[in-house]
Amino acid sequence: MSQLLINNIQKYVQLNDEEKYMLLSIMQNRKLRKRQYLLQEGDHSKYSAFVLSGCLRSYFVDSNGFEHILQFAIEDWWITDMMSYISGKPGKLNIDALEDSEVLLISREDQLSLFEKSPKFEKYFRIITENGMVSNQQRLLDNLSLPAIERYKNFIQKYPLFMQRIPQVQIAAFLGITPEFLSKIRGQISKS
Amino acid sequence: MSQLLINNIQKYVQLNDEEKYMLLSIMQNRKLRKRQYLLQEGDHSKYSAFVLSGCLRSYFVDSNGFEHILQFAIEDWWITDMMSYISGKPGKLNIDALEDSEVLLISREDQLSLFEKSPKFEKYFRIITENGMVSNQQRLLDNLSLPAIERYKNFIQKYPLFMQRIPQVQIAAFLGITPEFLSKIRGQISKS
DNA sequence: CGTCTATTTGAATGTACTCAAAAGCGGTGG
DNA sequence: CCACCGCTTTTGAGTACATTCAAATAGACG
Repeated sequence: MSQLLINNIQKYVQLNDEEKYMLLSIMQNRKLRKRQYLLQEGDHSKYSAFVLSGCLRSYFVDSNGFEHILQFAIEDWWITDMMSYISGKPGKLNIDALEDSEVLLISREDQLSLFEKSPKFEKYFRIITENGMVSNQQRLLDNLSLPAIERYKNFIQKYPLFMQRIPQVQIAAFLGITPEFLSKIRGQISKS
Repeated sequence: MSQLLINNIQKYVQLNDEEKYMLLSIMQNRKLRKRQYLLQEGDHSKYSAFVLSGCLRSYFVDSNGFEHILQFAIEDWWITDMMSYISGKPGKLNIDALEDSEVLLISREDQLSLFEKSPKFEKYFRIITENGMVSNQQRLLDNLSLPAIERYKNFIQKYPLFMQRIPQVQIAAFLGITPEFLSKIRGQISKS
Protein backbone atom coordinates (compact mmCIF):
# COMPACT_ATOMS: atom_id res chain seq x y z
CA MET A 1 0.00 0.00 0.00
CA SER A 2 2.86 2.39 0.69
CA GLN A 3 3.53 2.03 -3.03
CA LEU A 4 0.92 4.80 -3.33
CA LEU A 5 3.31 7.21 -1.60
CA ILE A 6 6.31 6.10 -3.67
CA ASN A 7 4.32 6.63 -6.83
CA ASN A 8 3.17 10.03 -5.68
CA ILE A 9 6.76 11.10 -5.02
CA GLN A 10 7.98 9.67 -8.29
CA LYS A 11 5.70 12.00 -10.19
CA TYR A 12 8.27 14.64 -9.27
CA VAL A 13 11.60 12.94 -8.48
CA GLN A 14 13.06 9.50 -9.17
CA LEU A 15 14.09 7.53 -6.08
CA ASN A 16 16.64 4.75 -5.92
CA ASP A 17 16.12 1.70 -3.72
CA GLU A 18 18.09 3.12 -0.85
CA GLU A 19 16.02 6.27 -0.80
CA LYS A 20 12.80 4.29 -0.94
CA TYR A 21 13.99 2.22 1.96
CA MET A 22 15.02 5.29 4.00
CA LEU A 23 11.62 6.82 3.48
CA LEU A 24 9.53 3.77 4.23
CA SER A 25 11.56 2.84 7.29
CA ILE A 26 10.71 6.11 9.01
CA MET A 27 7.05 6.34 8.10
CA GLN A 28 4.57 5.01 10.60
CA ASN A 29 1.37 3.32 9.59
CA ARG A 30 -1.80 4.20 11.48
CA LYS A 31 -5.40 3.17 11.11
CA LEU A 32 -8.19 5.53 12.13
CA ARG A 33 -11.83 4.76 12.79
CA LYS A 34 -14.48 7.10 11.47
CA ARG A 35 -14.73 10.19 13.77
CA GLN A 36 -11.39 9.41 15.38
CA TYR A 37 -9.00 12.33 15.94
CA LEU A 38 -5.53 12.36 14.44
CA LEU A 39 -4.90 15.74 16.09
CA GLN A 40 -6.74 17.97 18.53
CA GLU A 41 -6.63 21.71 19.10
CA GLY A 42 -3.79 22.60 21.47
CA ASP A 43 -1.68 19.60 20.48
CA HIS A 44 1.62 19.98 18.77
CA SER A 45 1.17 18.57 15.26
CA LYS A 46 4.20 16.33 15.37
CA TYR A 47 3.32 14.52 12.15
CA SER A 48 2.30 15.11 8.59
CA ALA A 49 -0.04 12.40 7.28
CA PHE A 50 -0.21 10.86 3.83
CA VAL A 51 -3.62 9.26 3.28
CA LEU A 52 -3.58 5.68 1.97
CA SER A 53 -7.33 5.17 2.18
CA GLY A 54 -10.37 6.89 3.62
CA CYS A 55 -10.92 10.59 4.17
CA LEU A 56 -9.77 13.12 6.76
CA ARG A 57 -10.44 16.79 7.39
CA SER A 58 -8.57 19.60 9.13
CA TYR A 59 -10.72 22.26 10.73
CA PHE A 60 -10.83 25.19 13.12
CA VAL A 61 -13.45 25.68 15.81
CA ASP A 62 -14.26 29.38 16.26
CA SER A 63 -15.27 31.20 19.46
CA ASN A 64 -18.94 30.46 18.77
CA GLY A 65 -18.29 26.75 18.41
CA PHE A 66 -18.63 26.67 14.62
CA GLU A 67 -16.33 24.47 12.58
CA HIS A 68 -14.48 25.83 9.56
CA ILE A 69 -12.81 23.29 7.32
CA LEU A 70 -9.38 24.09 5.93
CA GLN A 71 -8.82 20.89 3.99
CA PHE A 72 -10.27 17.54 3.03
CA ALA A 73 -7.77 14.77 2.30
CA ILE A 74 -8.57 11.51 0.53
CA GLU A 75 -6.20 8.82 -0.80
CA ASP A 76 -2.97 10.23 -2.22
CA TRP A 77 -3.17 13.55 -0.32
CA TRP A 78 -1.12 14.96 2.52
CA ILE A 79 -2.67 16.61 5.56
CA THR A 80 -1.33 18.28 8.72
CA ASP A 81 -1.61 21.45 10.77
CA MET A 82 1.23 23.08 8.90
CA MET A 83 1.47 26.02 11.28
CA SER A 84 2.12 23.74 14.25
CA TYR A 85 4.10 21.20 12.23
CA ILE A 86 6.74 23.65 11.07
CA SER A 87 6.85 25.86 14.18
CA GLY A 88 6.73 23.08 16.76
CA LYS A 89 4.16 25.07 18.73
CA PRO A 90 0.64 23.99 19.78
CA GLY A 91 -1.84 24.32 16.93
CA LYS A 92 -5.37 25.63 16.56
CA LEU A 93 -6.58 22.93 14.21
CA ASN A 94 -8.27 19.59 14.68
CA ILE A 95 -7.82 16.72 12.26
CA ASP A 96 -10.19 13.76 12.26
CA ALA A 97 -11.43 10.96 10.04
CA LEU A 98 -14.68 11.27 8.10
CA GLU A 99 -14.38 7.60 7.15
CA ASP A 100 -12.35 4.64 8.42
CA SER A 101 -8.92 5.54 7.15
CA GLU A 102 -5.32 4.49 6.91
CA VAL A 103 -2.43 6.93 6.90
CA LEU A 104 1.36 7.04 6.83
CA LEU A 105 2.90 9.47 9.31
CA ILE A 106 6.19 11.32 9.09
CA SER A 107 7.54 13.47 11.92
CA ARG A 108 8.99 16.89 11.16
CA GLU A 109 12.32 15.76 12.58
CA ASP A 110 12.48 12.75 10.29
CA GLN A 111 11.36 14.84 7.36
CA LEU A 112 14.15 17.37 7.91
CA SER A 113 16.75 14.64 8.29
CA LEU A 114 15.49 13.13 5.05
CA PHE A 115 16.11 16.50 3.38
CA GLU A 116 19.71 16.38 4.62
CA LYS A 117 20.23 12.87 3.33
CA SER A 118 18.83 13.50 -0.13
CA PRO A 119 17.86 16.79 -1.77
CA LYS A 120 15.29 14.86 -3.81
CA PHE A 121 13.01 14.78 -0.81
CA GLU A 122 13.38 18.49 -0.27
CA LYS A 123 12.55 19.02 -3.91
CA TYR A 124 9.46 16.86 -3.65
CA PHE A 125 8.13 18.69 -0.61
CA ARG A 126 9.06 22.06 -2.08
CA ILE A 127 6.94 21.23 -5.12
CA ILE A 128 3.90 19.95 -3.27
CA THR A 129 4.06 22.91 -0.91
CA GLU A 130 4.13 25.26 -3.91
CA ASN A 131 1.10 23.48 -5.33
CA GLY A 132 -0.70 23.62 -2.01
CA MET A 133 -0.04 27.32 -1.78
CA VAL A 134 -1.53 27.88 -5.23
CA SER A 135 -4.69 25.97 -4.23
CA ASN A 136 -5.00 28.04 -1.10
CA GLN A 137 -4.61 31.26 -3.00
CA GLN A 138 -7.23 30.22 -5.51
CA ARG A 139 -9.62 29.35 -2.74
CA LEU A 140 -9.00 32.66 -1.01
CA LEU A 141 -9.75 34.52 -4.23
CA ASP A 142 -12.94 32.52 -4.69
CA ASN A 143 -14.04 33.43 -1.19
CA LEU A 144 -13.30 37.09 -1.80
CA SER A 145 -14.88 37.39 -5.22
CA LEU A 146 -17.74 34.91 -5.55
CA PRO A 147 -21.16 34.53 -3.90
CA ALA A 148 -21.89 31.25 -2.15
CA ILE A 149 -23.77 29.69 -5.07
CA GLU A 150 -20.80 30.14 -7.40
CA ARG A 151 -18.37 28.81 -4.83
CA TYR A 152 -20.55 25.72 -4.51
CA LYS A 153 -20.70 25.19 -8.28
CA ASN A 154 -16.90 25.53 -8.46
CA PHE A 155 -16.54 23.02 -5.68
CA ILE A 156 -18.68 20.45 -7.50
CA GLN A 157 -16.65 20.91 -10.64
CA LYS A 158 -13.28 20.85 -8.95
CA TYR A 159 -13.88 18.01 -6.49
CA PRO A 160 -16.55 15.70 -7.95
CA LEU A 161 -15.08 12.83 -5.92
CA PHE A 162 -15.67 14.64 -2.65
CA MET A 163 -19.33 15.24 -3.45
CA GLN A 164 -20.07 11.55 -3.37
CA ARG A 165 -18.58 10.82 0.00
CA ILE A 166 -18.64 14.01 2.07
CA PRO A 167 -21.82 15.07 3.93
CA GLN A 168 -23.29 18.44 2.99
CA VAL A 169 -22.80 19.85 6.44
CA GLN A 170 -19.03 19.39 5.95
CA ILE A 171 -19.09 20.95 2.52
CA ALA A 172 -20.91 23.96 3.95
CA ALA A 173 -18.21 24.27 6.62
CA PHE A 174 -15.61 24.21 3.84
CA LEU A 175 -17.39 26.81 1.69
CA GLY A 176 -17.93 29.15 4.61
CA ILE A 177 -21.73 29.03 4.78
CA THR A 178 -24.36 27.44 7.04
CA PRO A 179 -25.76 24.01 6.15
CA GLU A 180 -29.23 25.56 5.94
CA PHE A 181 -28.10 28.04 3.35
CA LEU A 182 -26.31 25.35 1.34
CA SER A 183 -29.55 23.42 1.27
CA LYS A 184 -31.36 26.47 -0.09
CA ILE A 185 -28.70 26.96 -2.75
CA ARG A 186 -29.10 23.34 -3.84
CA GLY A 187 -32.85 23.79 -4.09
CA GLN A 188 -32.27 26.85 -6.24
CA ILE A 189 -29.85 25.02 -8.54
CA SER A 190 -32.05 21.95 -9.03
CA LYS A 191 -35.03 24.12 -10.02
CA SER A 192 -33.06 25.96 -12.75
CA MET B 1 21.05 47.11 -1.62
CA SER B 2 20.96 43.49 -2.72
CA GLN B 3 22.52 42.84 0.67
CA LEU B 4 18.91 42.88 1.86
CA LEU B 5 18.24 39.71 -0.12
CA ILE B 6 21.42 38.01 1.05
CA ASN B 7 20.52 38.77 4.65
CA ASN B 8 17.01 37.47 4.15
CA ILE B 9 18.34 34.19 2.77
CA GLN B 10 20.94 33.90 5.49
CA LYS B 11 18.25 33.83 8.13
CA TYR B 12 17.69 30.26 6.90
CA VAL B 13 20.87 29.02 5.18
CA GLN B 14 24.50 30.16 5.12
CA LEU B 15 25.86 31.04 1.68
CA ASN B 16 29.49 31.02 0.64
CA ASP B 17 30.90 33.69 -1.69
CA GLU B 18 30.42 31.61 -4.78
CA GLU B 19 26.76 31.04 -3.99
CA LYS B 20 26.20 34.71 -3.30
CA TYR B 21 27.79 35.53 -6.60
CA MET B 22 25.71 32.94 -8.49
CA LEU B 23 22.58 34.39 -7.03
CA LEU B 24 23.32 38.05 -7.58
CA SER B 25 24.56 37.49 -11.11
CA ILE B 26 21.21 36.14 -12.24
CA MET B 27 18.94 38.58 -10.46
CA GLN B 28 17.77 41.57 -12.41
CA ASN B 29 17.24 44.95 -10.86
CA ARG B 30 14.15 46.90 -11.84
CA LYS B 31 12.72 50.23 -10.74
CA LEU B 32 8.98 50.82 -10.82
CA ARG B 33 7.10 54.10 -10.67
CA LYS B 34 3.99 54.35 -8.52
CA ARG B 35 1.03 52.73 -10.33
CA GLN B 36 3.33 50.95 -12.78
CA TYR B 37 2.55 47.30 -13.58
CA LEU B 38 5.06 44.55 -12.95
CA LEU B 39 2.58 42.01 -14.32
CA GLN B 40 -0.80 42.13 -16.03
CA GLU B 41 -3.62 39.63 -16.21
CA GLY B 42 -3.06 37.20 -19.07
CA ASP B 43 0.72 37.54 -18.92
CA HIS B 44 2.92 34.66 -18.02
CA SER B 45 4.51 35.54 -14.67
CA LYS B 46 8.05 34.81 -15.73
CA TYR B 47 9.59 36.33 -12.61
CA SER B 48 9.36 36.29 -8.87
CA ALA B 49 10.18 39.68 -7.33
CA PHE B 50 12.03 40.47 -4.14
CA VAL B 51 11.19 43.98 -2.96
CA LEU B 52 14.17 46.19 -2.08
CA SER B 53 12.13 49.32 -1.45
CA GLY B 54 8.60 50.59 -1.94
CA CYS B 55 5.39 48.59 -1.95
CA LEU B 56 3.65 46.33 -4.47
CA ARG B 57 0.34 44.46 -4.52
CA SER B 58 -0.95 41.37 -6.34
CA TYR B 59 -4.66 41.37 -7.10
CA PHE B 60 -7.44 39.76 -9.06
CA VAL B 61 -10.10 41.67 -11.00
CA ASP B 62 -13.45 39.86 -10.86
CA SER B 63 -16.18 39.73 -13.50
CA ASN B 64 -17.79 42.87 -12.04
CA GLY B 65 -14.55 44.80 -12.26
CA PHE B 66 -13.82 44.71 -8.52
CA GLU B 67 -10.26 44.27 -7.34
CA HIS B 68 -9.39 41.66 -4.70
CA ILE B 69 -5.92 41.88 -3.21
CA LEU B 70 -4.03 38.66 -2.59
CA GLN B 71 -0.86 40.17 -1.19
CA PHE B 72 0.94 43.35 -0.29
CA ALA B 73 4.74 43.27 -0.45
CA ILE B 74 7.05 45.84 1.11
CA GLU B 75 10.84 45.74 1.55
CA ASP B 76 12.18 42.27 2.29
CA TRP B 77 9.15 40.41 0.87
CA TRP B 78 8.74 38.27 -2.22
CA ILE B 79 5.82 38.65 -4.61
CA THR B 80 4.69 36.88 -7.80
CA ASP B 81 1.69 35.22 -9.38
CA MET B 82 2.71 31.81 -8.06
CA MET B 83 0.14 29.93 -10.11
CA SER B 84 1.53 31.28 -13.37
CA TYR B 85 5.13 31.30 -12.17
CA ILE B 86 5.27 27.60 -11.42
CA SER B 87 2.98 26.38 -14.20
CA GLY B 88 4.33 28.58 -16.98
CA LYS B 89 0.78 29.38 -18.03
CA PRO B 90 -0.89 32.82 -18.34
CA GLY B 91 -2.03 34.11 -14.96
CA LYS B 92 -5.13 35.83 -13.64
CA LEU B 93 -3.35 38.26 -11.36
CA ASN B 94 -2.05 41.77 -11.77
CA ILE B 95 0.92 43.10 -9.85
CA ASP B 96 1.62 46.81 -9.60
CA ALA B 97 3.41 49.36 -7.46
CA LEU B 98 1.58 51.34 -4.79
CA GLU B 99 4.71 53.47 -4.33
CA ASP B 100 7.88 54.08 -6.34
CA SER B 101 9.68 50.79 -5.84
CA GLU B 102 12.80 48.82 -6.58
CA VAL B 103 12.81 45.05 -6.99
CA LEU B 104 15.14 42.18 -7.80
CA LEU B 105 13.73 39.68 -10.30
CA ILE B 106 14.49 36.00 -10.68
CA SER B 107 13.09 33.88 -13.49
CA ARG B 108 11.66 30.45 -12.74
CA GLU B 109 14.28 28.88 -15.02
CA ASP B 110 17.12 30.53 -13.17
CA GLN B 111 15.55 29.65 -9.86
CA LEU B 112 15.32 25.97 -10.78
CA SER B 113 18.90 25.90 -12.05
CA LEU B 114 19.97 27.49 -8.78
CA PHE B 115 18.28 24.59 -6.98
CA GLU B 116 20.34 22.16 -9.03
CA LYS B 117 23.57 23.98 -8.29
CA SER B 118 23.05 24.24 -4.55
CA PRO B 119 20.40 22.58 -2.38
CA LYS B 120 20.67 25.53 0.00
CA PHE B 121 18.60 27.60 -2.37
CA GLU B 122 15.96 24.91 -2.59
CA LYS B 123 15.90 24.76 1.18
CA TYR B 124 15.47 28.52 1.44
CA PHE B 125 12.57 28.60 -0.99
CA ARG B 126 11.02 25.51 0.57
CA ILE B 127 11.00 27.29 3.91
CA ILE B 128 9.59 30.59 2.72
CA THR B 129 6.95 28.75 0.71
CA GLU B 130 5.96 26.82 3.84
CA ASN B 131 5.70 30.09 5.74
CA GLY B 132 3.68 31.68 2.97
CA MET B 133 1.30 28.75 3.00
CA VAL B 134 0.77 29.12 6.73
CA SER B 135 -0.06 32.83 6.31
CA ASN B 136 -2.52 32.02 3.57
CA GLN B 137 -4.21 29.38 5.68
CA GLN B 138 -4.49 31.75 8.61
CA ARG B 139 -6.01 34.40 6.38
CA LEU B 140 -8.48 31.91 4.94
CA LEU B 141 -9.55 30.88 8.43
CA ASP B 142 -9.99 34.53 9.41
CA ASN B 143 -12.18 35.10 6.39
CA LEU B 144 -14.26 32.04 7.20
CA SER B 145 -14.66 32.65 10.91
CA LEU B 146 -14.58 36.38 11.62
CA PRO B 147 -16.85 39.34 10.79
CA ALA B 148 -15.29 42.26 8.92
CA ILE B 149 -14.66 44.36 12.02
CA GLU B 150 -12.56 41.62 13.63
CA ARG B 151 -10.65 40.99 10.43
CA TYR B 152 -9.82 44.69 10.31
CA LYS B 153 -8.64 44.73 13.93
CA ASN B 154 -6.45 41.69 13.23
CA PHE B 155 -5.02 43.41 10.21
CA ILE B 156 -4.05 46.51 12.19
CA GLN B 157 -2.37 44.35 14.80
CA LYS B 158 -0.58 42.10 12.37
CA TYR B 159 0.55 44.69 9.84
CA PRO B 160 0.91 48.04 11.62
CA LEU B 161 3.47 49.09 9.00
CA PHE B 162 1.00 48.67 6.18
CA MET B 163 -1.57 50.88 7.91
CA GLN B 164 0.68 53.91 7.62
CA ARG B 165 1.36 53.65 3.92
CA ILE B 166 -1.50 51.80 2.27
CA PRO B 167 -4.74 53.63 1.34
CA GLN B 168 -7.94 52.37 2.95
CA VAL B 169 -9.47 51.45 -0.34
CA GLN B 170 -6.64 48.92 -0.81
CA ILE B 171 -7.01 47.54 2.68
CA ALA B 172 -10.73 47.05 2.05
CA ALA B 173 -9.88 45.12 -1.12
CA PHE B 174 -7.56 42.94 0.93
CA LEU B 175 -10.07 42.30 3.70
CA GLY B 176 -12.83 41.45 1.24
CA ILE B 177 -15.17 44.37 1.96
CA THR B 178 -16.18 47.60 0.24
CA PRO B 179 -14.34 50.83 1.07
CA GLU B 180 -17.63 52.34 2.25
CA PHE B 181 -18.14 49.57 4.73
CA LEU B 182 -14.56 49.81 5.98
CA SER B 183 -15.14 53.48 6.63
CA LYS B 184 -18.23 52.64 8.66
CA ILE B 185 -16.30 50.06 10.65
CA ARG B 186 -13.63 52.64 11.45
CA GLY B 187 -16.27 55.08 12.61
CA GLN B 188 -17.66 52.38 14.86
CA ILE B 189 -14.24 51.57 16.34
CA SER B 190 -13.25 55.18 17.02
CA LYS B 191 -16.50 55.83 18.90
CA SER B 192 -15.99 52.86 21.25
C1' DC C 1 -38.10 -0.74 14.06
C1' DG C 2 -36.54 3.14 16.70
C1' DT C 3 -33.15 6.54 17.52
C1' DC C 4 -29.91 9.75 16.11
C1' DT C 5 -28.13 12.70 12.72
C1' DA C 6 -28.49 15.15 8.33
C1' DT C 7 -31.26 17.81 5.29
C1' DT C 8 -35.05 20.75 4.01
C1' DT C 9 -38.24 24.55 4.60
C1' DG C 10 -39.90 29.01 6.37
C1' DA C 11 -40.05 33.50 8.83
C1' DA C 12 -37.52 37.04 11.05
C1' DT C 13 -33.04 39.23 11.47
C1' DG C 14 -28.37 41.04 10.57
C1' DT C 15 -24.19 41.92 8.17
C1' DA C 16 -22.46 43.87 4.39
C1' DC C 17 -23.51 46.01 -0.32
C1' DT C 18 -25.32 49.61 -3.63
C1' DC C 19 -25.97 54.02 -5.06
C1' DA C 20 -25.71 58.85 -4.29
C1' DA C 21 -23.80 62.82 -2.45
C1' DA C 22 -20.87 65.50 0.60
C1' DA C 23 -16.55 66.30 2.82
C1' DG C 24 -11.58 65.84 3.18
C1' DC C 25 -6.95 65.56 1.32
C1' DG C 26 -2.97 65.84 -1.76
C1' DG C 27 -0.65 67.07 -5.67
C1' DT C 28 0.11 70.32 -9.40
C1' DG C 29 0.15 74.49 -11.97
C1' DG C 30 -0.43 79.22 -12.13
C1' DC D 1 2.01 79.92 -1.90
C1' DC D 2 -2.51 79.41 -2.88
C1' DA D 3 -6.35 77.58 -5.73
C1' DC D 4 -8.14 74.13 -8.05
C1' DC D 5 -8.83 69.49 -9.55
C1' DG D 6 -9.03 64.67 -8.87
C1' DC D 7 -9.11 61.03 -5.82
C1' DT D 8 -10.12 59.04 -1.24
C1' DT D 9 -12.97 58.83 2.67
C1' DT D 10 -17.25 59.63 5.03
C1' DT D 11 -22.24 59.54 5.60
C1' DG D 12 -26.98 58.00 4.76
C1' DA D 13 -30.99 55.49 2.91
C1' DG D 14 -32.54 51.50 0.76
C1' DT D 15 -31.48 46.60 -0.55
C1' DA D 16 -29.59 41.84 -0.85
C1' DC D 17 -27.17 37.90 0.54
C1' DA D 18 -26.63 34.97 4.17
C1' DT D 19 -27.72 33.78 9.18
C1' DT D 20 -30.59 32.43 13.07
C1' DC D 21 -33.97 29.85 15.14
C1' DA D 22 -37.60 26.58 14.90
C1' DA D 23 -39.85 22.75 13.15
C1' DA D 24 -40.74 19.16 9.78
C1' DT D 25 -38.88 15.50 6.90
C1' DA D 26 -35.63 12.25 5.31
C1' DG D 27 -31.74 9.05 5.90
C1' DA D 28 -28.43 6.07 8.22
C1' DC D 29 -27.23 2.78 11.42
C1' DG D 30 -27.48 -0.47 15.11
